[in-house]
Formats: sequence, C-alpha cells, structure tokens
Amino acid sequence: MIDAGLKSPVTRKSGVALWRQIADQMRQAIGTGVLGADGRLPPEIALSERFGVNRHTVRSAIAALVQEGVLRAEQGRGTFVESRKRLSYPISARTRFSTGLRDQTRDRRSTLLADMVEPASSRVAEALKLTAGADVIRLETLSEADGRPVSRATSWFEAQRFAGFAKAYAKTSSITASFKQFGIDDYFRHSTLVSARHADAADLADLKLSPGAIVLVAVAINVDPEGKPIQFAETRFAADRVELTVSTEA
Amino acid sequence: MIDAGLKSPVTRKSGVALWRQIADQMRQAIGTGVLGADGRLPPEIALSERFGVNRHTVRSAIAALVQEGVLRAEQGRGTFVESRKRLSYPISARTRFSTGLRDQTRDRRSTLLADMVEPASSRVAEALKLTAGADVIRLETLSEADGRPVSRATSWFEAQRFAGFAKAYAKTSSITASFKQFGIDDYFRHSTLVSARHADAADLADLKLSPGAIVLVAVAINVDPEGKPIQFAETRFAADRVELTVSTEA
DNA sequence: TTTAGTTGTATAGAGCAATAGACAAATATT
DNA sequence: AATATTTGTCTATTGCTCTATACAACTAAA
Repeated sequence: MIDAGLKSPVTRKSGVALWRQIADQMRQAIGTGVLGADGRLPPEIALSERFGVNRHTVRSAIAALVQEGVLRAEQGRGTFVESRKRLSYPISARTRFSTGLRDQTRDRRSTLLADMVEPASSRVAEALKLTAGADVIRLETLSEADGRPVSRATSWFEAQRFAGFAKAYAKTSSITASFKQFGIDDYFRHSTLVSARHADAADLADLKLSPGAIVLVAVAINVDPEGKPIQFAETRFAADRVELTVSTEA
Repeated sequence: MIDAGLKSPVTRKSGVALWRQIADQMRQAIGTGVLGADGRLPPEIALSERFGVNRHTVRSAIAALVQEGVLRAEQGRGTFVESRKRLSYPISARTRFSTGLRDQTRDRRSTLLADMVEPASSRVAEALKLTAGADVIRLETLSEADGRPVSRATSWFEAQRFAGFAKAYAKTSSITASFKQFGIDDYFRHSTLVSARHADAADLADLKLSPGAIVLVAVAINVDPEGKPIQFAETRFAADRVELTVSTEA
C-alpha cells in the first residue's frame, strides 16, 4: 500500500462539514497523485481512521466525489479513481488557449455563450486605454477539454476597431484566428493578475463545480505588436482541474 | 448607499454552512471594495435580505470576520471595515519578495522558522537538476507585511554549493542578500507554477487563516545567470490578502 | 463452499446550523 | 426628551451533521 500513516487533519466547528473537508482533501490528493495513484482508493475503514472520523462521514465525502465523476464505487470490490490528472495552463508572452493545452488533451472546444456591445466600465476602459463609456464588445466564452469545462472567460474588445469580432469568433472558435481577420497576425500577453476565490453560483453552473470549490481568476491584457491593448479578459479556471504555469523566459 | 440590489446567492445543503459562505463572500467583497467601500457595512437586516437568510445567520458571518480582524462591530452604531486592501505580489523574471511589496506596505518582515539538511526528494532533485538523494538545505520561512502573515514558503538549495545558507538567511532575512554571500549577485525566476487549494491545518496556523480559507500555491525555480537552478521553492499565499501579478515583458 | 474483505442500507441519538420572534442596550436623529 | 436605527442577548423549534452499532449484499480468494 502506498498511503502510509499520513495524518490528514480536519477541523470541527468551522462551518465546513467534515465530509466536505474530506472530499476537498481527497480530490486534491487524487489530483496530485498522492491518493489512489494505482487507480484504487484505500477501503472506507482505513480512510475513516486516517481522517479520524466515522466511516459514514467518509462515505458522504466519497458519495460527493462519485457525483462529481472523480470516483466510482463498486460494491464488494472497492472504490476507484475515475479521472485524475490536472491540466497545466501556460501563461507567457505568447499565451493562447488552444496551443497551450494541445499536448495534454485529446479534445478541446470553445463555446461562445453570449456577446454584446456595451459602454466600457472604468475598469475595462482603463485596461484597454479607452475613454470610459466608449463602446466595447463583450464576449462570454466557455472552454472545455475532453468534455469537461476548464475555464469560463469574459473578454472585452474595442467596438470601433473590432466590429464583428463576435461573428468571427463564433465561426472560428478562436481568439487568435479572429484577430487575424482584423489584420493582427501576432499579439502578446502584456500582464496577468492571478487571484483565487470560492466559486460563486455562476461559476458552479458554468464550470459544473460542486459548492465550496475554488476558482483561479486570471485578469489579463493582450496587446498588439505596437503595444496597444486589444483584449481585456477575466478568466475563471476550475482550480481542481487546472494549474497555471508562468514561464518567465529571460 | 452604494450597494444596490446585488443578489448574492448562497447554496444550501452543500456541506458549507451558510454563515461561512456569507463570511467568505463578504471578505472577498470587502477586499475588492465592492462592500463597505465607505468603511461602513450595511445594517444586518439589509444584509440578511440581500443574502436571503435570517439575521442571525448574517450575525454569525460577521462574528467570524470580527474574529479575523476584518470587521469591527459597535452596538448602536454599526459595523465597520477594519482592514481592506489586498497586496499585489509581482511574478516576473526578477521576482524578489521584499522589493515587490515595497511600495504597498509600511512594514515587512521575513522569519526563518526552521532549517535542515535532508536528502532531495525526486521532485526537488528534478527541479534543482541534482541526483535524487543528494543533500539539500531546506528553509521554512514566513513573510509578514504590516504585522499580518502574507506567505509561508518552503525552499530547497543544493547543500554542497550553499553550505551555511541558513545562517546567512537568519542574519540577513533576505534570499537575495544570502545569495550574494555565495557570489551570486543576480538571479532569475525561471518558472512559476500557480495553483489554488483549500488551506490545510498547517496553513491555517502559519498564516492565521480561518478554516475554509484559500491559499494560492506558487512553485518556483530560480536560476543563476548561467541558467543553473539554485533555488526551488513552494510558497503558500493567503488568497484573501494577496494577488499575483504576472508581468510578461516581451 | 467457505471465509474474509469491501461497499450498501437502516436506525437511533447528540450536537451544530438555521429560522423565528421578542426584547435589551447603545447610538444617532428629530 | 422622544423616536428611530442598529447591534447584542435570549429562548424555542426544526433540520442537517456526525457518531455508533448492526447487518445485508457483493466480490475475491482460500
């Protein structure tokens, strides 16, 4: 057995149910290969001893992970890991969604959920270096890999310069390809701001997360070769499924 | 009043108590200035209506945030914001802790919690390009800003090349200064891997977090001017107090 | 076939979480 | 001084969480 006497403490009276704490820890451990590396979970009794709780509490945690599709339980045989590895999403000067995950997934897909034209908020205007209230195009997109939602992004573009961008994106499902239709053959990631928070109701629905899950939030500005901002985007990643790689080539 | 009819939904039967969900949302909203931008919180009744819960549930959430030092309640007057803004921690080719936060805080401090020499795990050996089992120095450090814990790091260095590094660090409280004593006047951030997870028991204690809190985990490799790895580090940031800025200068 | 090991189901009790209503205490406003 | 607003305390009730115990159902191995 691989799992030695790892004490994995849980906190009582914290406002977070023990079964959920355990589910979160197990999901994390499975994602990093610490637990169930051989595809099989230790028996419920062993887990309950490790976490210092009743067997039924562990069962609740397992039930939640089965519901999520992380585990699969078979009566009489055991509990098995259904899906494991975490995707690594690169952030660099040349960050692009599709290319970044190319080697790690069989199937990738981006969906345009909604698009609209709206006046720029001060936050958006500042990022795109526009005057506040100027028209901007907003794109709501969802990216999936191997059938599982990976990220949910909201992007803004200058409406004047990129009129019809949504149509181009709907056709190509690619930001890079869409930019090409506007004469931008190359672009660069100027800055990225990374934070983390609990998933809100919208995140839970869009990314098919379970309550209490964590999202990594990346707020980014892309610029054209002249250094002019062309895209401002806030992307929410499911922290259980993705990690961000920042390569700072000197 | 600034806070309009923002619906802020909470999820029932999720294994996370409503008061904790609300506390998390409020902490987040306060950190980004969405809530209590004028330093004052809406009355409990108004909050309970916004979140769709009983007043007592909101009171539990407020009590938790008072305990954390985020809020201060005064009978008859109202509830007030005690500390607000989030630090922005830059990640670039020249990432250094002290310089990064210089402009944002009055007081910074790094503490050496522990140091030891141990054989390199496969993970550490791979990062530092050593043979597995080679001796490495491990440093456990805590960084605080304005009296509040900001990050908790575990660093590894090649023991042969950096014998006595812990002593140097204990004296200078600075990685940069310690490297100088070993003839390294400059070094670079090679790569950074960012992920997020729930804080474990150790994080809660070290960073003085409340259960259910989130930590941003940055796993980084620093290299000397020749490109040879000199430091491998895993840093845990309190996600409520810090965000990471990735500047990708082309 | 028997046995051991594992997951699934059932029941009961103790403690926490959330709701509800009422009122006290302190402050600010009229 | 009187009133309204706001936080603090108390009691009671309901439902969820966790524990404990027992046994059923299924699988694999002796």
